[in-house]
Amino acid sequence: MGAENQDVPYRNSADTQPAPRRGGGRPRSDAANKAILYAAREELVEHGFTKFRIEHVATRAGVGKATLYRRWSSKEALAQDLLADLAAPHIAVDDVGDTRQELYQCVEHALHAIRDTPFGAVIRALVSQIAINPKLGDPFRATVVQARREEIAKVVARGIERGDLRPDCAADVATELLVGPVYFRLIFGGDLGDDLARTIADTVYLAFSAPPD
Amino acid sequence: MGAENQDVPYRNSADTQPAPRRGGGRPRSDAANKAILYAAREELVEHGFTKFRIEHVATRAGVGKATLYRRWSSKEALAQDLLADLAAPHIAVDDVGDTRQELYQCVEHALHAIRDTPFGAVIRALVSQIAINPKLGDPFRATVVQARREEIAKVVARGIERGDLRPDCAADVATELLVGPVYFRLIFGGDLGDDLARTIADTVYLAFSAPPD
Amino acid sequence: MGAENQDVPYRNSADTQPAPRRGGGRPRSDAANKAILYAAREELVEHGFTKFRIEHVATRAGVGKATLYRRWSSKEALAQDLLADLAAPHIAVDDVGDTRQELYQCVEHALHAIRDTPFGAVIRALVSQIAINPKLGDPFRATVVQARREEIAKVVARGIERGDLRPDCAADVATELLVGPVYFRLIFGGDLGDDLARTIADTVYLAFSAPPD
Amino acid sequence: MGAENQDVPYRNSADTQPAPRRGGGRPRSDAANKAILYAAREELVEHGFTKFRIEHVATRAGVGKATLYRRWSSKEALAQDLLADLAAPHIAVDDVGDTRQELYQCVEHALHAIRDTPFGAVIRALVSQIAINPKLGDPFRATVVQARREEIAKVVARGIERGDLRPDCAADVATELLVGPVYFRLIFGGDLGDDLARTIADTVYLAFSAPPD
DNA sequence: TCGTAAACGAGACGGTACGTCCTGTCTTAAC
DNA sequence: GTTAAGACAGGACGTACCGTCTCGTTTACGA
Repeated sequence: MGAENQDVPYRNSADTQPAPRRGGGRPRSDAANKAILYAAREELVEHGFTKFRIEHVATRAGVGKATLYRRWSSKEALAQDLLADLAAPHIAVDDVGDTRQELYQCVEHALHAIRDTPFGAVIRALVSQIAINPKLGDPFRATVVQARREEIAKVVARGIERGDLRPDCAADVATELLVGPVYFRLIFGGDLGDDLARTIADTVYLAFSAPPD
Repeated sequence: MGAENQDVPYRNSADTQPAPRRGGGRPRSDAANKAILYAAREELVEHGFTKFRIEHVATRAGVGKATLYRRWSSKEALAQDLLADLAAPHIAVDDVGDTRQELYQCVEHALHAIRDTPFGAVIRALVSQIAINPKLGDPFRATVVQARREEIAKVVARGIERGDLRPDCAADVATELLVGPVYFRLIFGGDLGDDLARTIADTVYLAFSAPPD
Repeated sequence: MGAENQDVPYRNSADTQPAPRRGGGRPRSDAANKAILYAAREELVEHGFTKFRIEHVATRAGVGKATLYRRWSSKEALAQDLLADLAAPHIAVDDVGDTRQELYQCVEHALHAIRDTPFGAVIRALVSQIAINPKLGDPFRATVVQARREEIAKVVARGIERGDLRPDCAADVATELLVGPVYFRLIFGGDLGDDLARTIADTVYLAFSAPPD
Repeated sequence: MGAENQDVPYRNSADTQPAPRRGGGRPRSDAANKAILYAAREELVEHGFTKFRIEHVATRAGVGKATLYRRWSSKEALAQDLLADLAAPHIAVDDVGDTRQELYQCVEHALHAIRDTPFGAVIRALVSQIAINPKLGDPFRATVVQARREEIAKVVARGIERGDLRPDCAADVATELLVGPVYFRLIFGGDLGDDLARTIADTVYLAFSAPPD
């Protein structure tokens, strides 16, 4: 996964969990790791979490089941790692000097991750687990969701500083107004075109923009 | 369950599907129906859809598996009925003559259903299936989601008529801005208090309200 | 198996163990029972007890594993039933009025069962389990071995009565002298032809025959 | 282990098989050899061949699996070495000048090995393999069984020479009559006291003794 | 005194089988 | 003809061993 473990501290995988315990023994295979994660992604996207079969993942990865269970103790743990890997690259929003544009980027990044990368299919398969199962939900909230909230908080802070947004503008509500609609359409249907991002960003900007005087 | 089948046309259950075919033989037990739905809800909420076991539902309902399969052909069909039953009562928004208040009710109804009724736990367990599995998602979108969109469209139309909202206000985006944040918090965490409804409704009203002149 | 359960009281199978508990439910399939026992015999003979695979038996019998485990809780239990079924027909020795001939029959019956019926291959595969594992050994001793000892005791008694054998002739030792050599050759190699039976019977008769006066 | 390899030509172990190939490299550890054989014996006796686990032997011996596989290519090979080591010391019968006593020793040696040494438990665990599996059976027959047959043949020859036994007395049948009963009791149950040896030897002597004239 | 070469303990590897559980169907007797 | 009960074939679960393969380390011999 990503190079910075400090960004994704809740990993379950071999690279952090049991600590790469030194001492005798053949080291765990990086190739197996990658093959499993790749196979898991494909299976998850094709069948959804409910029909996500560990045995099929192992077979597809050309790996024994024990090799998989040595690294991840459950479907959930495996799915969580998958999610963290796929979500990480889509959080950051650049300071471009234009508040309306930055708000647009907040929506657009979420939209892009969901529409154009495997993250979309994976999150669709896992929203229920995130909502219900703390083993998956807690780490996801603590990392991905939290990162996005903070990123949007920065955008809002910059907007207030620039005088574009009202000083009492709440970053949390801004997050939900900007990203909530995207996830709503992901789950309940609706077009995920770029114009959604434009419309949402403009509307939120309008609602939060500082009064003319 | 709902009294009007025309409102919920996608039912899978015995009372619509094979038609209560008349003729000899013991009539199907209503008690079994209810016991199954109740047991299904409990099991679904306790274990999530992934670990939702038909066998456990049957045992908990004190019913043979065949009795269950005679009524619903799959987990999905059963879950869908459950969902439709629970969602139906929380859609309608009254005309109270006050646009801001009606927008508030749009959010509040979603919030109330999710926070204060079994619908919340059930939808949490089923979002992934709705997002992924057309067998569940299509009917849900065609009934519950569509009903809510239409209800909000009426609110928006009344608001425009009253001169409270801008004439170009899009009902779909309004739906997502009003309800999206609620589902966002349901899934990704966040307080589901009444003030959320207030804040969201006010913000949306602000964004969509007609310019002073 | 045999019609008389009183002859083989240690059965593990469905027909005795859990009692054909009356009440609801589909009755257990006789066909499955037979298919499993047949398949088990073939597998045991082909591979020996060490490589006797429950999964292969089930597949060969065209039966789910659960169906097999419902009837027999372990390899041992299944093997034991197999053994009892195969051993039962080869115990009895007829009263033919000729002591030498009856002794011959004692050896010949053991020899025939081992050489000409599936019992031979099965017992070869299971001697170790009989010797070591009380779960298999105790019932086998209590039924098959005991029956043979008693049958030979009758032959000896008749021989003494006729005045052919010495009155102090011990039936137990007779059993071991008559049957031990057969099993010795079964395990450690040696010809299992009819002349072995003749030689052993004559020798034992000679050793145990009453002195001329 | 046995000092004379010509007595036990079928060894599988390191000391004969790959020839202690000369050249560089660390020599194989004698300690490991002994630890493995000891652990193997314990495991075999405790669990029987069917549940004899190479992995447990290695762990119990404090040895890596590769170290074990470097010396023995299979469970069978290991078991065979075990057997040969334990059987070797109990074959020879001394010429004591008394035929009846020598016959007694034939039985007694088998009885003693089985009753008073680890050989008993090990052979019990391995009879089935000897009977079924040529990898174990052939070497065992060619060495231990053959040695015992030859030893008894010598006793019989001496008995005939002394005029104690009939000249047509067959050594093979004598072997089976003397030793068969012991193994019969080992497997199928029965007292293994000294009186068994006495009774068997006396009976065989009686059957085979030369007529008074 | 140093390579060099093989053995060492440890433990991961791809597999196979275990015994359990669940799926969706089928088969009873009872009502 | 429906009911509860429960057996059916099939197949995935997570665990345990198989026999093989790397690791990093240790030990003896020949240069």
